[in-house]
Amino acid sequence: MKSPEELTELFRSTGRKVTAQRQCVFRVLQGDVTHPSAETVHALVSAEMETISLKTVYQTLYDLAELGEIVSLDVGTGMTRFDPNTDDLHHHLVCRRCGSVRDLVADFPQLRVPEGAELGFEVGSAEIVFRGLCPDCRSAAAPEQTSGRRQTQRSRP
Amino acid sequence: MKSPEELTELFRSTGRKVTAQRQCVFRVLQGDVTHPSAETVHALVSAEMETISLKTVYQTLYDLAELGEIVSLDVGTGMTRFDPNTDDLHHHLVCRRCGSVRDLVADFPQLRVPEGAELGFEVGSAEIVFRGLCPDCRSAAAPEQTSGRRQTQRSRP
DNA sequence: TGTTCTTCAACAATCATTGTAGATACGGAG
DNA sequence: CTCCGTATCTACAATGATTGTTGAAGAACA
Ligand SMILES: [Mn+2]
Ligand SMILES: [Mn+2]
Ligand SMILES: [Zn+2]
Ligand SMILES: [Zn+2]
Repeated sequence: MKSPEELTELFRSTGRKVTAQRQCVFRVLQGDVTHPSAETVHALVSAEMETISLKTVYQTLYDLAELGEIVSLDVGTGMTRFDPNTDDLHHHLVCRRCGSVRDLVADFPQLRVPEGAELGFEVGSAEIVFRGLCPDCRSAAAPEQTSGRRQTQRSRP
Repeated sequence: MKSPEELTELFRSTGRKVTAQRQCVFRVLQGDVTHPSAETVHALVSAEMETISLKTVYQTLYDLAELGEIVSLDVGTGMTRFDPNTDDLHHHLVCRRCGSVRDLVADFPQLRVPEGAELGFEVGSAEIVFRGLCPDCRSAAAPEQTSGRRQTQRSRP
């Protein structure tokens, strides 16, 4: 993701208007490695701008995704996650307890579909999701994290 | 996934009761390679049992997943998909236009997290999702499939 | 057959996300 | 710097998938 200043320029040059709300979203995403959900971004932005609506956050995230500045991820935690790291060569570790997402920077060069196995499917991209337990959740005695964002966890019926 | 008869036995032996509704779900899932959503399963079962409720289908799918007889997948199509193929060594091709999911049976032996890259994360499993266009959707002139299930497609705002 | 516990169907509720409408404000033209 | 057209803002309603609830019906077992 480009810097907030560059994003400001990019938004203007693509016919989008730049507002304080949007710039605040730019700043919050800058350097964020937690793969926040829209609601998490909203919470972070709300600390600075009391009245910003969740809809505005969604809209800005969509614009950024459309411009290729962020990537939207669905890793099965119930909410779409947004990633300012658009590097194709990184994949994700997802905690199956708390839903936190961490980057795994590793190239898997052999990740091509074997000849003939596509059976007419035109493959464009590949994503790998590793599932397991994050450091915090490994100590099973820590069911609640005292700090850090809380993930909405899909509960059993 | 085991056969309907074996599943009947398994349900009884695990203290679950066997009903006509559940057996109908067993039968419908048997040999299904389309990775149906709960609603798709409901539609298929409804052909045989008019009055079965969607909740009952969800409940049965959850039971089957709990017993390890099916796997629930979240591949970003907006609905959880269910897979009677529980083979760990297969991955998925997802059509980004119609949302159809196809199996890709191929082992990726080098799919281990490089030493030290986990940084405290305890990795349990890895899934690969290949995205692209299915044969039907490749011919862009075929925006509507005349036969086959329709996927609820997430629309842009 | 009767008892007990599960499961059923119908219905309401939830959660993330999207749609709508009128008010607001960006930003290029003058 | 001001004005105007249009994109964006906020508040609110609506959607769609999934989950919770409840009284009635059904399965297992003695
Ligand atoms: Mn990432
Ligand atoms: Mn499969
Ligand atoms: Zn965790
Ligand atoms: Zn398709």
